[in-house]
Amino acid sequence: MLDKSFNPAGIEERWYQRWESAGYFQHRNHDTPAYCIQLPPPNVTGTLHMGHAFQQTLMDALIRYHRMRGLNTNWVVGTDHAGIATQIVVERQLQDEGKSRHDLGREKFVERVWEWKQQSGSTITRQMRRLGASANWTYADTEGQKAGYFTMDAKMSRAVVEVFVQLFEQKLIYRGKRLVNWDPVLGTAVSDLEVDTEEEDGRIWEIRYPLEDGSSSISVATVRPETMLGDVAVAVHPSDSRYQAMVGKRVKLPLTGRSIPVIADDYVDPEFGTGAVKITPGHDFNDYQVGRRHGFEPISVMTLEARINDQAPAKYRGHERFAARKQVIEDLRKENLLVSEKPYRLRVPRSGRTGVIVEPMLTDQWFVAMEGLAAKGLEVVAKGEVKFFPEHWTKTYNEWLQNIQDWCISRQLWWGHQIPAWYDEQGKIYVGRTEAEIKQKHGLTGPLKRDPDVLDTWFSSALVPFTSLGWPDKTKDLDTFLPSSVLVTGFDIIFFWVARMVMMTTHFTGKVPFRHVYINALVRDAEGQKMSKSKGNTLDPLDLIDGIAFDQLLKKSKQGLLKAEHQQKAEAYVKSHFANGIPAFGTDALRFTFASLASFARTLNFDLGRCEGYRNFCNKLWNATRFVLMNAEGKDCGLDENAPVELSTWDRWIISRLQRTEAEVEQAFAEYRFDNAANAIYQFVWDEYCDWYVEIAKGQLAKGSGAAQRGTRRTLVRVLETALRLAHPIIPFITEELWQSVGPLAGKNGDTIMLQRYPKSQPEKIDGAAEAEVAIAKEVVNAARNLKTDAKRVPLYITGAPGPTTLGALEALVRPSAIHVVAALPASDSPVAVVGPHRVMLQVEVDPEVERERLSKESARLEGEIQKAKEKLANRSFVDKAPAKVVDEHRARLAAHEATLAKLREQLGRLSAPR
RNA sequence: GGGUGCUUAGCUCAGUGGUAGAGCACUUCCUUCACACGGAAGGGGCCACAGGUUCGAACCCUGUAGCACCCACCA
Repeated sequence: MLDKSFNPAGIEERWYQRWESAGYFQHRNHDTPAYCIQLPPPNVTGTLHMGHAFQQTLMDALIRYHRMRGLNTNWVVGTDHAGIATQIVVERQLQDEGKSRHDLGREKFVERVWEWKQQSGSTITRQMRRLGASANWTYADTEGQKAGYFTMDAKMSRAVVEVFVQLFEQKLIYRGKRLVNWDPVLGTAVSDLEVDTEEEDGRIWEIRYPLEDGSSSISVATVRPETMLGDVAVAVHPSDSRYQAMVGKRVKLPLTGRSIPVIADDYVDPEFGTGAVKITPGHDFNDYQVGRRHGFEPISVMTLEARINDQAPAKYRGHERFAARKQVIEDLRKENLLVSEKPYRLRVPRSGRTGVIVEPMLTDQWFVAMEGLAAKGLEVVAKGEVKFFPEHWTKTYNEWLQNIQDWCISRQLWWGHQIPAWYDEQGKIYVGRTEAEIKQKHGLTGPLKRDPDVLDTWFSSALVPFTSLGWPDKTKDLDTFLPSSVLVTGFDIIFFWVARMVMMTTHFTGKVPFRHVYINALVRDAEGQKMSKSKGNTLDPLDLIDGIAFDQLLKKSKQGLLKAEHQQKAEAYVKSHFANGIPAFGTDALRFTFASLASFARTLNFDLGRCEGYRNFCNKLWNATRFVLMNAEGKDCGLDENAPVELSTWDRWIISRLQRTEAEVEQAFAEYRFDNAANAIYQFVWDEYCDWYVEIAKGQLAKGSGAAQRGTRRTLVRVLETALRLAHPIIPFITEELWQSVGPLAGKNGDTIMLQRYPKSQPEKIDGAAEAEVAIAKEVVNAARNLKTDAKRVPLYITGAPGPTTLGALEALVRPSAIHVVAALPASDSPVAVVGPHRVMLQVEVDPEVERERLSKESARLEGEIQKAKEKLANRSFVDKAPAKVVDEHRARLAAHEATLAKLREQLGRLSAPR
């Protein structure tokens, strides 16, 4: 006997362990058609957030669905070494110990990061297991931690080196001195994508540069006055009449005394500011281009820590850039060269990781030449070899690739794949798989020095679709699982990851990495705000599963928040939304919620109310099963095909509805409309199976013949068993638990529901006649219920010779004290409803005036409908141009309404005369 | 500056040409032997706005407004 209500905790733990230890998550032979998903590898040191939980729910639903459909499923998982993020975490730890990474030295530091990874790296994979993820944990599991691959494990690292070397040999990787985005806190270059430009309030200054000949001066506008120390020119627009005479002359650069020319360049917008721009190629991307056009050597005036360097006058050296700014402004003012200082809204580029303002810095870096790769990336999408869902993301993808810049892949960090490049004593570069290989190939004997830089984390991520399958070896897995079936990921990494995977995979394997890309919605809080720590509106998926008390939740949300204002915000949020904490909804309810919210919308506002609703759904399913078991266990459920079985119209109806639901779910999965799949299942189980069929079945079990009872039990059990399989991909735990009891009653024996065949709609079981009959029965029941004013049991009269389908339903669902099938209703003031050929009367005491009003109101409504239909049918263009089917529908509707209206009027006339 | 998405019931969202939907919330009634995490009945919407196409528009087209996000070199 099942518990009275569904308690998820124990069930979840028990089943996950059994599934995993039984090896159900692993892929099978290489002959079965494959279905493969690559997990976006989470940061190894990270923890599971709502976005993960959402996308992993969808991935797992897809994997379970296709596994049950008989495909050779392989959910390839792994974790990412997340260079910068991880290095920061460990550096903070060191900081707490009063040390820096430099105190340890590179080797010891990297060791330390590995230690941290071994110890905390399993957190997120443990959390994934709580979600029920049926991932192939032991696949590509080089480290033996049942967590799939690690982007820095031996196998993956070998592939990274191989890719680098090949790209270098193909001249697609090059090294050069370029202006790059520099994070002065981390001391590393970052890629364009890792820079977030935000509008902020700042200032703009106008500075006067005197002409060398003393004739006059030219004023420039700038938001970064300190960079003037590195100016090489002043530029004006070639056709700007104001400055024409000055072009070619020289100005004396204030504070430095250097002499720089006035040049003309189209880049300058004469409308903006003074129409004259200072050109600082060493610290500005635009100026760098201008400088190149005019043949100026960039002057870098800052050190890598963003302090003024020796290129600047002694006075400013060693000043941090913002201190230098103050000093420069002060000095300019003293020299009467500062024309103005105004508040200004400017765009500030900040490093995505540290939030520090990025400094364009001239440094030696490694780049990937993107043009050719991007063309290929565009081509495979244009040809439809890779398809986006929803489709509009294609445009975002295309636009980025069409305007792509070379990718700066070197990072001046310690944690990551060290670049396989070595230098001899003359500084000549050699790239190869190992130092030994290089020495042999080039006949070198002298010492070589390895390039200290590591690769951008996304470099190795971009290779995952093929390196996880064994590349560069020619493996069977590469043949079988590449391309993978679908990539499920967020739009925020279309550029970082999706596009780069497409380019790298097609380049190295000639195959696309995946056929479909499903871009999932961004999970936001109930108010539609982005979830962020500082707002305190993040939700921990595990708290939704296990529940959490208010006090703990409050403590948790304020944890790690330093600013008082953030603490207050967080507290306010928790108080207003989770005054009673969060109840334990269980994994299945959370998963069902995610599925039901996964439409093609761009954002998903997570609503606790819906989660609760789906928890209730789980309980409903649980209790429906409880009912079925109580009535079927130990009884004849019609398994013996020789025993007579009789199916009622209601039995055939629910079977018919089941077929339709199965078809809807199949369609929904094919379109990645998880919301439709979830809703179809919800509606079938609750609105049809529980609300109607189970209630009818009670009557059939109580009063039916032996064959009818057998038929009812068989239907109850089989339909439920099928529904459990149907729902399993979305709510795996509860369905497994229930299936263990229900399966055998339906003649299904197996160790797990996971490996049962997924239900397939059988169109021959769709029974139009039964559906039509039940539709009328439901209408009659609804009408009768509508007449009921309280729970009292009263006699019911019905005309129109209803069949057993309707009578059975009335008995079970209206529960009258008696049913009288009559040719004409007895004279009475009791309320009457008209449904098709039937008139239904409940014998209750009603004030005739009240009844008269009710009937009049209903008549009036019908008159309105009739009027509308008549007008439409009187319209020649409608009758001529609309499809015949639509016109017929209107005619039928009109006729039905008119018939009903006539009966209502007659009934009105039969009411006692008004007093 | 360019681009994308959104605007439907109090809230969260479905609905892409043919009589406006779901869940939650709300009102009333009901502890009847699967379930009060329940059952029954109900209230609630000029589908952002303005034009256009069409016999017919929440849906297609154009424009406007608001919100959100992405990209971009105006100092």
